[in-house]
Amino acid sequence: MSDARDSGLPAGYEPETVEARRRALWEEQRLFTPDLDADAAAGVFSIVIPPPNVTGNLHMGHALNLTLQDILCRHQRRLGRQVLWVPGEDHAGIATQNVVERRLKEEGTGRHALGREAFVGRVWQWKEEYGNNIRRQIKAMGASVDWSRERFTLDEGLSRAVRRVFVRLYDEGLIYRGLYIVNWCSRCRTALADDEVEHRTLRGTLSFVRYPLEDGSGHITVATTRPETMLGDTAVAVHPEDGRYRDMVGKKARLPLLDRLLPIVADPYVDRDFGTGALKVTPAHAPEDWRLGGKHGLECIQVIDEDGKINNNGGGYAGLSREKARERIVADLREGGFLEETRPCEHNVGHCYRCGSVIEPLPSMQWFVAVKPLAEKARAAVPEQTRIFPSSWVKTYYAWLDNIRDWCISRQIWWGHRIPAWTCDACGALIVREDAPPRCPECAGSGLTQDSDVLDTWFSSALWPFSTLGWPDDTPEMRRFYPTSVLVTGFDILFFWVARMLMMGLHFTGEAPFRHCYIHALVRDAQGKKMSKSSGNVIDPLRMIERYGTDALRFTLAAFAAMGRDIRLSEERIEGSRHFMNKLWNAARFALMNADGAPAPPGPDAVRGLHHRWMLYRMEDLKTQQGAALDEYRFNDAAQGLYKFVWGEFCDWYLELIKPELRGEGRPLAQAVLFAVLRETLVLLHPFIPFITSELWDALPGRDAVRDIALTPFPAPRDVAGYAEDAGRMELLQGAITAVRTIRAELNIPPSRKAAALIRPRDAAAQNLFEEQREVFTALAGLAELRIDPAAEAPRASASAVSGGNEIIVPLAGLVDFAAEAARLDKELAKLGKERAVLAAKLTNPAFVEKAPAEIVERDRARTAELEQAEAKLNVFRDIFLG
RNA sequence: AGGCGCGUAGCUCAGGGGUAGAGCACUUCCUUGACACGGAAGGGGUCAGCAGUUCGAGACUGCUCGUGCCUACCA
Repeated sequence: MSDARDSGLPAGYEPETVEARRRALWEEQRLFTPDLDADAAAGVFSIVIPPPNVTGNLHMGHALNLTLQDILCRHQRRLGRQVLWVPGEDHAGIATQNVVERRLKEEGTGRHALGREAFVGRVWQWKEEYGNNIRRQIKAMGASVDWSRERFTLDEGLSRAVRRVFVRLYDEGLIYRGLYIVNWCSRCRTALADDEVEHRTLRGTLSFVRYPLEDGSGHITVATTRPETMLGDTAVAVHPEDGRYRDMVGKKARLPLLDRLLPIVADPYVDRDFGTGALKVTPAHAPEDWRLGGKHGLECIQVIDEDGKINNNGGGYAGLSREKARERIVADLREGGFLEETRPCEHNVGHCYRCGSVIEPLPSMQWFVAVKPLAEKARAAVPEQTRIFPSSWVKTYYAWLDNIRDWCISRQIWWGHRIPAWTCDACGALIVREDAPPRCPECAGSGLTQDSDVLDTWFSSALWPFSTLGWPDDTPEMRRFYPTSVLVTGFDILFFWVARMLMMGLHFTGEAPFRHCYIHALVRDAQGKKMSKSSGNVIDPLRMIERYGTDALRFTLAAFAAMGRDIRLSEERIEGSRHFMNKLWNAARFALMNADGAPAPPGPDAVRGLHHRWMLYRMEDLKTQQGAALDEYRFNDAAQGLYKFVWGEFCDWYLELIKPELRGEGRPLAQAVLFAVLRETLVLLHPFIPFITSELWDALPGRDAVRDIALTPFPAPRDVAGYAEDAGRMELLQGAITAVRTIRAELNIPPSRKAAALIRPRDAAAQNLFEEQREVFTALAGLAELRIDPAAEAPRASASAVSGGNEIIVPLAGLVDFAAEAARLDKELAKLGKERAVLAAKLTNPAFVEKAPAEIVERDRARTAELEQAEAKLNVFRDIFLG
């Protein structure tokens, strides 16, 4: 006890310094690289990180995603599993290319000026700079990933996996090339997959346009929101059973402005109730019209080019932008008397998910994956091979796979995996193979031109769980860690990514790539809008880290992560978590101030005091709760349980309870239990808040003998069955202490005035309890004197309460405020009376007594008796009191 | 148009057939040798509305209202 005041720690928790130190240590120690030569008898656990965009910055969604994965990994590690968490980044084709193109534009140049090779070089350069950024941010979050296995989707290894998959699918007939209508972004100048199109509801104008019939017998009126596409109309369609148009089917209508003759066809697709029930058909610029065109053998006339301008098929409108052409055409129609009316209308318009431009459907030669066979397998794998949490997403997942259409995988950009297909300049043969062929296998010509397109980013992402582990090679990582244990991600990429990983994983490895898929919330902004890379409404987690510390942020996110619900993050909550960190820090400081070397763990028989037993009992409860919560991905329950234990039980009660002991002969036992509980608490907290727990762990006495906390096993269960009774007695004691405090607070008895109190215990056992705990009782209740006597008479001028059947009396000689005490008693009586009335209503109901479980009825009876007794006692006090 | 979710304390959110919870905010008291990023004690809720199931409903069912998101071939 030489210097009991020195804990060796600063008086407040300082996250910046601690985090910097811990990060550096983790970096050196390589704790998170699993040893493949070691056996993994206790099981393995693996996760592949959802690879963030290389050029991106960490946003709150990443912070949540990383936190949850890290909690799982650290938890599994302390359970003894061999854990691999693979980090990496995604090249994010269009997004990254756009960023670099924007930069080039600022420099007054462009990608075409640079040429393909130089441009791709620039993007790599950009990646080298900003890839470090995202890497640093992952580290800032404290993610226990294995940096020695970091991967990037454009790495040679992963690129080889991409080529292998492409060629195999091509050979199997599951990849094909063809001219189809695709979603075209004229800003990015590339095709997009269906799910890369964002639909937004816009207010537009529905124009009713009159198409005269060729035979002069009248006209047919169509309604359209895109009058400019009429330049490409090649038919008018009506419903076959629509009486209004039955006579017109088979006739021809004359397209205004261009004078083209359009057949009038019948098709059940047409909605009779929309507009006029007559649909203008533009096969080149509307997906459904394309389908109709094929079905009815219609001509396909493209009138909008890849830049979004009217092309030469558009007659006098050629060269105009879509928007300009629309204005001119409407004006011309009106002038020519073809425009019947215009009406405001709301409609859905597709936008590019990367740049926000309006999508133009147009026919284009593209590569596709025939996904149906793959989708069937992916559907069947859930839930048998892969369980989705929460299961409410299963329905959505099925619905998407059931309606899936072929996946357009070619992109007309330069940043990405180039399609491994070559065309022979001489004979035109198409050659698909993993490596560049030296000459044409058909004609032996040596002039071969590689397809200039690259693959959709999600094509390589779909292979991520196995490409990162070394596939197609048979690697030790593949053998040990595939399939991965769980995939943790947000539902916004359920289709882009999760479903496709399942398709590819099942097809190429025969196994679903992950056993569990945990879908977490989206972190939304204050308006409830989702935060995303491209919409620019991100809240910077790094600022929260600066302000409150990483652990505070992590703890908050975990506490918010209730399954299936979105998060609207509030800064106040993060601040609250910071206070929690400080609380923990100071509790540990207190322990260290009272340490004399490293105390041995308490032997079960040595634990005598009821508060020690109570504390250990509560600790066991916490352990089971933690294990169960994390097994079921109930992060919020786990976090909340830890919070309540640390603050509400360990700090508020236990530390206060042992303070008197630490000054006396109870010191060794108190130290032993204190440190046992503190150690285990730190281990339990560690997955959530790794920085502060590591720091405190290393400050514990006897640390040389101890492992790094990240590798310290989950605390073994302690047999506390024999402590149950004492744990119950402890609650009685707490109740009595609280009763005294309440009286003092409500009657404004200043703490400086050390009051006396009288307890009339309800029975001999209670009397024993209070006698035994006299010292703690007086200390915690702030008493100068405590009398315990079942027969004692209460002085008239006193305040009183009943807790657990024990009567607590605080004499108020001299300073009693009669009115206040009377009011207090009345309030208490009213509360008890209300509760008793509720119970009485139940117990007098024969149906309740008859049908409710016996234990419930019994419990309510007992509680009623207790209430009656308490009321009787309080009434006695009240009567004495009022004279 | 379908699908999914949400409406619980002033605010942000947990919970979930058996007497309503947390953080922040609020009120009163307290510089007590871990912590004022603290302590003690309080106030505050017909758990959106209506019906049903049940001995018992914030909780389960249906409907209504409000609100958010996802999907979609309504031109």
